[in-house]
Amino acid sequence: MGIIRKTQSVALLLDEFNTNSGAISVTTLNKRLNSNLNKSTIYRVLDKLEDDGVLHSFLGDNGIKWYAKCEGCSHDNHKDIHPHFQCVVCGKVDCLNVDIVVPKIPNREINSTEILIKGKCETCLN
Amino acid sequence: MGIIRKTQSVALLLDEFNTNSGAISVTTLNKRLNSNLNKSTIYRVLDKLEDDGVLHSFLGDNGIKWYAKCEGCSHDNHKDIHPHFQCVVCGKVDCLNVDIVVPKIPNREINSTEILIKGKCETCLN
DNA sequence: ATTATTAATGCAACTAAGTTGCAAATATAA
DNA sequence: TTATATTTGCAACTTAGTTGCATTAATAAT
Ligand SMILES: [Zn+2]
Ligand SMILES: [Zn+2]
Ligand SMILES: [Zn+2]
Ligand SMILES: [Zn+2]
Repeated sequence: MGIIRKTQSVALLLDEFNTNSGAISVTTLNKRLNSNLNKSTIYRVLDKLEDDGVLHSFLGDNGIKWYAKCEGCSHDNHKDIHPHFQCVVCGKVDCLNVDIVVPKIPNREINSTEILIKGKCETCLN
Repeated sequence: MGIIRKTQSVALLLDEFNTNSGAISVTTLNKRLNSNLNKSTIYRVLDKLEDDGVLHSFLGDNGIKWYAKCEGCSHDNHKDIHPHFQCVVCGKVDCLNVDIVVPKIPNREINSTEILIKGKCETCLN
């Protein structure tokens, strides 16, 4: 079930995503907001925002959970699927607007594909 | 640093990979071997086997760590990179001998790519 | 505006994966 | 057989994430 009431917690979390480009890890959100929000609340609100199609989540390096804003998703049509790029230098993670073709696999049915590309981001290249 | 002594622990762990096809999660290894091996030992031996190019590791669903045998890798040349497939029904994970082309990304340097494909495996298709 | 209803929150306690320091055990070299 | 250095078990710890429940607060009803 998604968000029902427009609470302070929801506003605070959405603000993080509106004032930052790129994805934000749950650990970062916890560090930034722990004076205002309990970690249970953070996990629960993020989960609901994902359910509503406002955010999407994925796993970054070391299996840490990241969230980023969706574009054009809703509860019913939650198809913001794309690869993610994590900089090995600064740790920043971005959504990539790139199509990667996954070939059909014999005798298997593909439901989804999670792609994490690691390398150096624009600012860390030089 | 890799394996130096041929210990009981190494033999027990290697045996798991020799008698099973596909990848094995660390949680499964811990459950199977906890009467014979301490979990610290399991983590440490797996880490060394990976360093030696005997096994490779990757993250499956929910960020759980999996290991599988390498083919033709060594400590110096550890390039057993390929996508992995996890069955959403039975949870089994396999290495895929498939090439997926990742296009160049403008202003970014790509070091590596982790691809996890989820779907139904051969035995769970029907 | 006041009250009632129910979702959302904080808190504390918990689970599970993974790590670490150190003493004891064991594989290998001498 | 003894010496040495690696490996192991253990216990204690860290961190991400979850859960039950009483309290708080947003919304609906009056
Ligand atoms: Zn960077
Ligand atoms: Zn994204
Ligand atoms: Zn299956
Ligand atoms: Zn593999």
